[in-house]
Amino acid sequence: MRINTVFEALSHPVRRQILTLLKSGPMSAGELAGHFDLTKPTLSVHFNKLRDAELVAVERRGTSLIYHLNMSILEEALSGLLGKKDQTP
Amino acid sequence: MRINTVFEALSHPVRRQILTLLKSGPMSAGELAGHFDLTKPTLSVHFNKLRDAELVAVERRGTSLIYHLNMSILEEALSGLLGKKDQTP
DNA sequence: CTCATAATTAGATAATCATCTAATTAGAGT
DNA sequence: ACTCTAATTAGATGATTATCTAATTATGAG
Repeated sequence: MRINTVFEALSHPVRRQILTLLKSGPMSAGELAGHFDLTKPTLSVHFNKLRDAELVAVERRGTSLIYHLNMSILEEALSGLLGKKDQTP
Repeated sequence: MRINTVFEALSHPVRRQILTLLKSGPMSAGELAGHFDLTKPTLSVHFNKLRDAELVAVERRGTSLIYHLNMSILEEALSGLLGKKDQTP
C-alpha cells in the first residue's frame, strides 16, 4: 500500500464524494458521473487515481464498468496516521 | 472545521511527517525543520497549512514558535470519512 | 539602541493537477 | 460488418503547489 498515493487520492473533494457514494454499494462509472457537474473524462481521471490508491476496485459488466469501494485500504491508511507509522519517503 | 483544508493538509508527506514528529510532544519550528532536507521558509509554508487546518496550534516561547499537535481535528476528519458525513462542496 | 537569533513573508519559477474537447477502445445487438 | 452506448486515453490549457533566495518582523541580550 503506497500511503502517499492514498492520501493524494483523498485530497480532492470529488474523490472523497465518490467514496461516500460507493458506501451505499457498487455503482457504474456513468452513474457516478451523473452525480457531478463534470465531464465523464474528468471523472475518469478521478476514478484512475482512486484505483491507483486501491481505494476502489473495478469490474466489467457488459459495456459498463462497476466501481466498488475498498474499505480496508481506507481504514489501514487512516489508522496508520492515527497510530504510529507513516513511512513517508 | 473545513474538512477539505484538513485533507489538503494531509496530502503532503512532509506535513504528515510533521504531525508524526509532534506526537512525541511539542517542538519548535527550528527543531522540526532540522528533521528535513528543506529550507526553513519551505517548512514555514507547511506549518501554515497545518495551522490553517487546525491540525497544529502554535505558541510563542521567547523567540521560538512552539508547535503542538491537535489530535482531535485529525480524529474528527478521519472518522468523518469512515463514518457517514463528508460535506464536500 | 544595536546586534544576534528565530522565524516569517515576498516574489519568482518549475512542476504538478484539474479540467475540457476530440479521438479511441470495448462490448452487445442487429 | 455496422452501429450504438459506455467509458477511456490523448493532448492542450489554466490554475495551483512546492520550493528556493532575499528581505522583513519579532524577541531578547548586552
